[in-house]
Amino acid sequence: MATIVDVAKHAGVSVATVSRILNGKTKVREELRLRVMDSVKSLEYTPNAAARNLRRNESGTILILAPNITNPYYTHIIAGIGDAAHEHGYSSFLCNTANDRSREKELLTRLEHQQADGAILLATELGAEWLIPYAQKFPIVQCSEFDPKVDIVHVSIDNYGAATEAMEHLLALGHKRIGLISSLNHYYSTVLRTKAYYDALDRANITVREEYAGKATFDYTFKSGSDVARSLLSQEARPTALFCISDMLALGAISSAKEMGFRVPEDVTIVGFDDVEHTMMFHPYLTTVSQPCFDIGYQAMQQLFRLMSGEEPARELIIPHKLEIRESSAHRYLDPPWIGQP
Amino acid sequence: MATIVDVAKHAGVSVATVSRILNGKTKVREELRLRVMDSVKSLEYTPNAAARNLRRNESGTILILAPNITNPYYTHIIAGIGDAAHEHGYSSFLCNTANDRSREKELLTRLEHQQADGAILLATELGAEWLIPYAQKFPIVQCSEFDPKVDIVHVSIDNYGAATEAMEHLLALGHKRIGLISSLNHYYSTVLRTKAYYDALDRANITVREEYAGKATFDYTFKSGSDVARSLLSQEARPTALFCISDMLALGAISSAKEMGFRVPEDVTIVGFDDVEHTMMFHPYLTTVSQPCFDIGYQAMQQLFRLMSGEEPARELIIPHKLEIRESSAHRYLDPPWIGQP
DNA sequence: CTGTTAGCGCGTTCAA
DNA sequence: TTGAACGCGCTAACAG
Repeated sequence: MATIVDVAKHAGVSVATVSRILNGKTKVREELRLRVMDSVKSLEYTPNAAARNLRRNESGTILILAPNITNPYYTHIIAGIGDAAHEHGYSSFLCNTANDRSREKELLTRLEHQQADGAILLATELGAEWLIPYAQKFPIVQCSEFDPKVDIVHVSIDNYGAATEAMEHLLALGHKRIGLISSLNHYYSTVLRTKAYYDALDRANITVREEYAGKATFDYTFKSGSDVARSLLSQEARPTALFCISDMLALGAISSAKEMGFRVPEDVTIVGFDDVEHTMMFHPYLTTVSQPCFDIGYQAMQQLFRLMSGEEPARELIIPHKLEIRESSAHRYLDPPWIGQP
Repeated sequence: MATIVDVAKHAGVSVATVSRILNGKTKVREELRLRVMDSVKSLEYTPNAAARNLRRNESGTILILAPNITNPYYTHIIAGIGDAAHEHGYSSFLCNTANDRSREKELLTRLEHQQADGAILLATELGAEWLIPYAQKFPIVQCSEFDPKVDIVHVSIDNYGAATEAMEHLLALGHKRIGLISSLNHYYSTVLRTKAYYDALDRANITVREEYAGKATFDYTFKSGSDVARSLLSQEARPTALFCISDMLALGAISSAKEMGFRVPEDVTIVGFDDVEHTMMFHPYLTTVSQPCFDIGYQAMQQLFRLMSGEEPARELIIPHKLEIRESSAHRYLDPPWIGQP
C-alpha cells in the first residue's frame, strides 16, 4: 500500500502539501494540485484511516443504537442512516440494544473512549433525562422517538397530526364507535397517537368509552394486536372501527375480526400506522399512515453531521407523513338499526 | 482519556510492561500484573483503537456485504454476524451492495486498503470466479450462498437435502401433480432446490411436465409468486401441490390460490422455504423449511475469525435445517375422479 | 504558498 | 523479566 510519503516523492512535493491538497483546507498552486492528484491516482493511494484518526483524535465512526435490527421499521431507517453516513465518509456501527438501558449506556461510553464520533438513538422511551449529560458532551441525535422534556436534536414525524388525520378519516366515514389499540410501551409517539384519538372524539362530541381502548404489548406484535382486537370486538356494543397505532397490531386485528366472522371494512373498519410492509399483501389492503422511514434515517444523519462539524442543526426536524386510504376503510359507515345511538 | 502512559506512571512501570500485560503474549511478574490491572481499572483505561490499529496494521473491522439490508432473511443473518463479531472485539461494517457487482468489487478494495480485516459475503451468485484473487489474499467467507466451483470458505444449509425432504413430504401426501415455483436468479440454492424437485419426481416415476415449472423474479417478491401461481393453477390439468423455493413466493401463491377459489390445503397444497417470518401470521400457516438464520451468520463470523487468526477453518460448514409441517400441507391428497391419471 | 518537523498512542524491537 | 526508544501514517504548527 502506498503511503502519503510515496505520493509526495512521486509528485516531487512535501507530505504537507499532499495532506493539504487531500484535505482541501488551505490554498495550493493548481499545478501542484494536478501533479499530486495524478500521483494519487497512479499509486492508487488511499489515506490510512487509522493514522488519520489517531492524528485527528476521531474515529470516523458513528454509532446507531437500535432496539432490534430485524424489525423492518428500523431496518429502513438504518438503511437511510447508512447511506447518508457513507456520503459523509463515515462508517456506521450498528448496535442492538435489545431495549436494555444499561446496554445503551455501556455503548455510549464508546463516545467517551473516542471509538465513535457521534450517535443516533432509534427508540428511546420517555424519561430520557439520563441522556442529557451525554448530549451535552457528544453529538447525539434522536431518530423517530424522543422525549419532549429533553432538549436533544431529533427527527420525527408529526405523530399527533398524523393520528388526528386518521381519526378524522374514520369520523368522516360516519363512525361513532371507534376503538383504540395502543401499546404498553412508553414512547412519546404512543402518547401522542393516543391523545389524538381522545381529542378527536372530544371534538366530535362523542363520549369516550374506556372499554373501547386496549393496550397491546410494548413491541407491537401481531398476536397482541389480534388478542386485544378480539376482546374489543367481543363486546355487545362493539366498536365499528379500530384505530391501531401500528400496522402489525392492525394486521392482527383484521385477522381476529375475520375469524370472528366480521367483514372488513363492511362490519369493522381498521386503520393502522407506519406503512412499513405487508400492508398491501393480503386483502383487505390496510389503510395506514405512511412514514418515510428511509428519509427519516437519512435526515437524522444529516443533523448528526451538522452537530459533529460544529454547525447549528435544527433542534427538531419534522418529516412529512401521508395518510394512505386503502381497502380496510373503504366503506362509508351507517349505523345499522340494531346498534342504536352511541 | 487515559493513555497507556498514564497507566504506566500510575502503576510505576514502563509502557512496554503495560502493553505486554494487556496483550498477554509474554510472561510478566504476577505482582506487576495486578498493579497494572488495578491502574487500568481506576483510570478507566481503554486502548485507543486508532493507535492500536495503526501500529498493528489492522482495522478491527469486518465487512458485511448484503444485497439488501431490509430483507428479513438477511437481517437475521446480519444480527448473528454482528453478535459474533462483537464477541471477538470486531466492529462490523454493513454495506448494501444492491446486487451490483461493481459495488461489491469497490467495497472489497477496502480490504486492500486495510480498512477492513475480513469480509462476509451474503449473496454471491454463481460465476464467482472473480472472487478468487481476493480470497487468496484476504480472509473472506461466503454465507448462505456460494459457488461450488470456487473454493472459498462458506457456511450454508443443505439445500438439496432440505428441498428433497419437502418434496418427499408432498409425495407422501399422495400428490402426483406437483408444480414448482423457482426463480430467475443465479443462486446455487436455486439450482439445488430445483434439482431436488426434478430428482424427487424421477425417483417417484412421475413424468416431469415443463408446464408445471414456473420462475419468479430474481428477488422472490410476493407479487411474482402470486403471478406465477396464478398461471400454473390456470391450467386445465392443474397441479395439486406447489413447491416454492422461498416463503414470499409461497405466500403469494396462497393468495392467488384463494382468489381463484381454491381451498388451501384441500384443493392446492403449498410448501415454502426459509421460514423467516409471516409464515404463521395468516391462515393457513405455511409448511416450510426452517433455516436457522441467526446461527448461520454467527457461524460464518466464527469461520472468518479462524481465517483471520491463521487457523484452518472448515472449507464448508453445513448448518442443520428443519422441515416445519403446518396447515398449508395438512391434507392427505387423493386423486379426485375428475383428474384421471397423471 | 510550501517544506520541515513534532507528535497522536500504541506495539515491538533491542539491551540490560 | 523489564525498560528505553523507535516508528506506524498522518495532520498541524511553525518557518521560510
